[in-house]
Amino acid sequence: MTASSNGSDPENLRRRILDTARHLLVQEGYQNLSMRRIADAIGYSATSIYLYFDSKDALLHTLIHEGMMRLHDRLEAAAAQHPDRPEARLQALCRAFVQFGLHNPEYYEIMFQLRPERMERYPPDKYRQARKNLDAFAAALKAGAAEGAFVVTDPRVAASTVWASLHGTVSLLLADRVDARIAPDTFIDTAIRQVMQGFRHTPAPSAP
Amino acid sequence: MTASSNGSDPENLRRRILDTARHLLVQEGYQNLSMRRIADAIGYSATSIYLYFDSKDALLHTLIHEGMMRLHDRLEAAAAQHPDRPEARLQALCRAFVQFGLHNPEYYEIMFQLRPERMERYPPDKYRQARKNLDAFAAALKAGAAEGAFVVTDPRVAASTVWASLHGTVSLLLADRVDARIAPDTFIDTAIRQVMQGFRHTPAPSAP
Amino acid sequence: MTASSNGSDPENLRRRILDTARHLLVQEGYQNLSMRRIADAIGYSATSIYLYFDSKDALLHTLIHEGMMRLHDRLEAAAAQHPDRPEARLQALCRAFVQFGLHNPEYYEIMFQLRPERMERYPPDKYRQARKNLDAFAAALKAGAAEGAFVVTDPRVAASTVWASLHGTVSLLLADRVDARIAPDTFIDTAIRQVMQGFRHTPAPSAP
Amino acid sequence: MTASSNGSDPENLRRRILDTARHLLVQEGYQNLSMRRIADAIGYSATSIYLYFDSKDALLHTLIHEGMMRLHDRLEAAAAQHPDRPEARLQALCRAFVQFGLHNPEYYEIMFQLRPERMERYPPDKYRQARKNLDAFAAALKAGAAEGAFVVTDPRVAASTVWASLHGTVSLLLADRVDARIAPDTFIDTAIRQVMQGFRHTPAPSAP
DNA sequence: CATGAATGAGAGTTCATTCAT
DNA sequence: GATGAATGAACTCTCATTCAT
Repeated sequence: MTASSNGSDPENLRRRILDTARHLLVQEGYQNLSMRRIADAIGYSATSIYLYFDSKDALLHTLIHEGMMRLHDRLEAAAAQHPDRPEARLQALCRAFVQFGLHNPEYYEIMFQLRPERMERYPPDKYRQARKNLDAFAAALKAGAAEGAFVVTDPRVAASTVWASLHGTVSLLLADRVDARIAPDTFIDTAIRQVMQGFRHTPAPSAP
Repeated sequence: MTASSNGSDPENLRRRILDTARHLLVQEGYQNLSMRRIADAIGYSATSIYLYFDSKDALLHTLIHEGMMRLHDRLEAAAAQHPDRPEARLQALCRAFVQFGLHNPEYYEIMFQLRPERMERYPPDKYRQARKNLDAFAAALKAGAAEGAFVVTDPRVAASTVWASLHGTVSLLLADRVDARIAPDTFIDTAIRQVMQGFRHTPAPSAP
Repeated sequence: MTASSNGSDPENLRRRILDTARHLLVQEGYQNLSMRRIADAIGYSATSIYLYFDSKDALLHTLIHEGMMRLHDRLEAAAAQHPDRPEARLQALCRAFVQFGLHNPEYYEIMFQLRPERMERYPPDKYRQARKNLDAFAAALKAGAAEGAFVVTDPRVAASTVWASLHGTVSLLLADRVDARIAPDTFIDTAIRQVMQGFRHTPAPSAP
Repeated sequence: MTASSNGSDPENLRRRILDTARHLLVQEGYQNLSMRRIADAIGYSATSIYLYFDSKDALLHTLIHEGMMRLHDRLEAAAAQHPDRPEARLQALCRAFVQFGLHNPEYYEIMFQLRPERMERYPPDKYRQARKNLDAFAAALKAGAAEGAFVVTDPRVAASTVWASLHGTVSLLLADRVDARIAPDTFIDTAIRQVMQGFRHTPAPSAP
């Protein structure tokens, strides 16, 4: 008889709590995510959750951290596809970011849409690490500028505005706020094309 | 002595409820906005609010509607500044949108950051009207394309992606998620420049 | 039909909450006094208590304050019986204090046996007023010393030690810690006689 | 290498549980003393405590018993200092009692300030033994009366009232309820002097 | 027009304790 | 001898809402 035969080997429940929290997050929304609901969903008492997490905050912070790591992986993988072509690399990063958001709405929600008050309690060291996700964008922009493909004054600022555009794109899609007559793929493609175009050279605006 | 001299004419209280709700929204955040708190803030009983609004949802929907109208006004005013120059008009629209978000964080929060579940209950007719705010962007893009300043396939789609970028920009700023080392104005200017550039002509990418 | 016909006129419930809290306090002990239990005892929902008291602390502080006032009354009445005879006055005060404690064990418990942590939150102004209860003892001692009946160095200190003795007496009786073979009245009389004797003149201890 | 060298010989953990409970008692207060906290403080699981104590009550009762024994030792030692001089002996006993209380607030709290409900469950045989601590006082009073130094009707009663006074003194000091302007030593000295004086001869109060 | 009274549901969290291993 | 897993009951407190007046 193995430990897993009763479905309750140690790390398993912790994992189930996290997963259930994620699912509830996307199903019921952050506002309706409560310890009791999580407990009910996994068929355990609310008390049990506290065996694995010190508090609701700790649980959420764990989810945020997981999401950050996962996003980090996705971005690294995307960047690795085009080590020598900054432009293609930036595009891959954008696409990877959007895909991550759409495929992991739960993670996305707590990572980027948590109200500032909750975020304040997020451990600073983890927060700093999260910021690193922007570096991939900045690096691609800098490299692109170096080889003359992009016009970029400050890569850090440019990376932030790129992020802003992508974030807006994902947010609206997740919130179902995009005109229903527009196909999501069209929306995404257009958004990314617009972002890419945003740093390209342009001929002087045609004088009248 | 008029009815309004003692501050209790009919419409007055309704107005105060709405205004107080807005202020609480920005001060305490959406999560902490409760009927009781609104009532306490205006010095009336919680019950009184129900004389003017059927439910908390109804109150929020009214606020959303007001915000949509206000945004509509701002965008119209911005568009009117440059009736003949689509490019300048688009830029003015972008700037107006961002300014609206930053100057009216309460409205912005409930208008664009409310969870979908709440939004589902938003009356469809009002919702449709809200969509119209996008039309100003679409019109400017279409006009710009007509005179050859922009490359735009579908103005409606392009308007949506513009909106997405602006929404991301405002969201990150309001949530205090932008790198503290970047000045807000720099961030905004860069974001808008990037959006504008996103639809300009470009020389064909140099083929290898 | 009068307001009280359904047993729920306004101030009535507040009064019942306080009284019920007092009774539970002596029946179940401070540790087991909960908002729910109070609510259950009066047949109302727990929420209702919060209509009359901001918090559990506020409720307890109200009880403490009431107790202090009541004790104050008792002491004043006792002192008034012997305005001109300090010795008799002191004795009356002692007796009044002990009687108050034994007749109002609930008040006594929260007034004098509340752990310091809870007491810290007691409003300072009310606390200061509570201290005044000691003044009656100090005054009697001072007056007695003035006419040569007592030997008292510092009336404030002496009042405190008198209070200590009485407090110990009441505490042990309430906690049922006095040897069951000793009649309570005997115990009380002896205790008070001992206190009174504590400040009288004494001939030099008889040399061998 | 002995069994105790790794800090885990049988009786050791039991001892550590008791000691830790005592320390937590004085640091955090009785209300905040929980099995979990004790376990955490010693680095063992909460379950382990139940290997040595049947329940929280049993643990507390053990502590109470220990305290009683310890107090007994202190009082015996004090009494032994003045075997032939009852008056000095009584004073030494008083001082020893107060010192014990102030130096062992943890013990004192559970020994004398535990609510009656908890006390009811205290095993009767241990309780009876606890009573013996009063005997030392009674003996000194009796001896003093025998040699004419004290006026004592019933030594058992007198011992109880002495105890009451001392208990009040210690209680107020521990609860920080003594006027901050009075130095603790002054308070203690005055209290003890008052107690001693309480049994001395007095000239008949001058009749008018 | 406005309120006071009242509530059920639910929030996060802590507790002493049990049981199988 | 010691533990990890688990729980039911309890805690204070907040919420949107209803109803009679």
